[in-house]
Amino acid sequence: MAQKPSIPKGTRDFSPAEVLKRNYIFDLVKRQFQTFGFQPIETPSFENSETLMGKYGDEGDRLIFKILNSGDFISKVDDVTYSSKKSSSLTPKISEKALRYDLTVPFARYVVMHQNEIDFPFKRYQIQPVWRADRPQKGRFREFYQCDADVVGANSLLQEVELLQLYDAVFTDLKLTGTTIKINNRKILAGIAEVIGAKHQLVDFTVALDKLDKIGEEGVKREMREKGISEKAMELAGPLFSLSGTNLQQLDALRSLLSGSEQGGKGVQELEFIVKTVEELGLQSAQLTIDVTLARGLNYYTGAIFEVAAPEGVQMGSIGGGGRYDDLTGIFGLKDVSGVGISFGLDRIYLVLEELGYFPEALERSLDVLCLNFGEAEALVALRLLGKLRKAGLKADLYPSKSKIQKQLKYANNRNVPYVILIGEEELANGSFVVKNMLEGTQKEYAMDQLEDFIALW
RNA sequence: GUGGUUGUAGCUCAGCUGGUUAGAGUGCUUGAUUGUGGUUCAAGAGGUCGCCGGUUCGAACCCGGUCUUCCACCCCA
Repeated sequence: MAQKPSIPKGTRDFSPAEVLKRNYIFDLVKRQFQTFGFQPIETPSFENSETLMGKYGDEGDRLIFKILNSGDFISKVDDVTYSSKKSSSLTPKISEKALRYDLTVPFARYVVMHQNEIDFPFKRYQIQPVWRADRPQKGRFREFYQCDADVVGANSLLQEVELLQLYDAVFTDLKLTGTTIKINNRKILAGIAEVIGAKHQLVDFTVALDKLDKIGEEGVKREMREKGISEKAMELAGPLFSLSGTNLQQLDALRSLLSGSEQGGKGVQELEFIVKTVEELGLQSAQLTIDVTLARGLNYYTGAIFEVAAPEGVQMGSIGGGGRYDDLTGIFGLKDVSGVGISFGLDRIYLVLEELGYFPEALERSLDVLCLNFGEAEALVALRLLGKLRKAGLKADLYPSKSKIQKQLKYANNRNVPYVILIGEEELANGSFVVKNMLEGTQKEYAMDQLEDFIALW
């Protein structure tokens, strides 16, 4: 079976039906992005390695797909490096390019390179595939689409509010009700670390805390202990584990917990503004919930942190995430440009919609009308008819060869065509055509000059 | 990257402690039905049992490797 072709691990082919469903999501998302005033950009599939390396942590570097140099690249490596057999020192010499790992870092690079052409605040959206050398699982692929909307050059918290409304608008359009948008603030996490005396262990503390809903309080404490966080700190952090109630109640609890931290207090203030403003404006289908354990992407988020959970009952990781990063372009030499953005996990949203059966049925229909083929003279008349149907905006086609009627009808059936048009010898003589409704099994004969009556059915 | 799991017809899956020509359902082709599909009936085609190697008189089944699938870590959309 060595002859059988295959595709690489974690990649997928998309059938016509799948592409139509994916485009349905893409189109709705794009429309809302544009409605909210975002502009599209695109960046290359691969970047210079130094643009990507070191931006996602050690773990991230490992997951970046590297592209080998062209030509006889091994001969250019010096003997010492070559014989050391260390990937970390050899890789930079034989690979200078790497596949895009996410859309945020290339966007930061874009902003820096085009800073003199861009009118700030700059609202951009970007829908492109990214690649990760990860081990695939359900909803985790090595090639998948990201779909980001970011605002750079605007410090106002109103941007956060608008992005939350954008999330809500998209999920409403997709008829995906019951999503939960979890929100937190990096400053609150930093403040907590400060008041419990674990300031220098912020990352270990939050990474462990992030797992609360997965491994429970005991699991989190065990992990914190392993990371060397003191018992006293954990005790001080105790209220976090039992934080509950409405958003406002949680805000009150956080305020008192963080009274000793200036940064923490600022985080609570920001969170309060965002939550209150969103509640004032109202959301259509999503639920906004404060979740202090949320700590994703700590690498560059500095303010708000978002994550979207699928409706309850659907087994799926987060279907979106985002937050504010005050100094993303700093790594490329442009200081003091604030950014805030959100991302949609399109591949996962697809799986969720599929599981819930939320795709519109009309998507399955790739053809509205099929003309059966009864021979050359009949086909010619049918083609003339098709031209008019297509002009009217219908998806119409002629069966390409004169085959058995059974076979042609079966084809129409398999393709979910709702109407079949028959123009045979009789109809040719009468100057008419017969329309068969494939769902009801009924037939109706029209004169050629009554075509408008048929088109009017749409 | 660590540990485990999966692979048999286009698809979904049976296949006993290793033993002759590897099965079912569905789909496909043909016919009943040469101008009528989705129902029914009949016949037919389709598999070097993921791939490579080993053990054995004999391997879909046991062993090793490899690829793939899914799962738990890691991390993340």
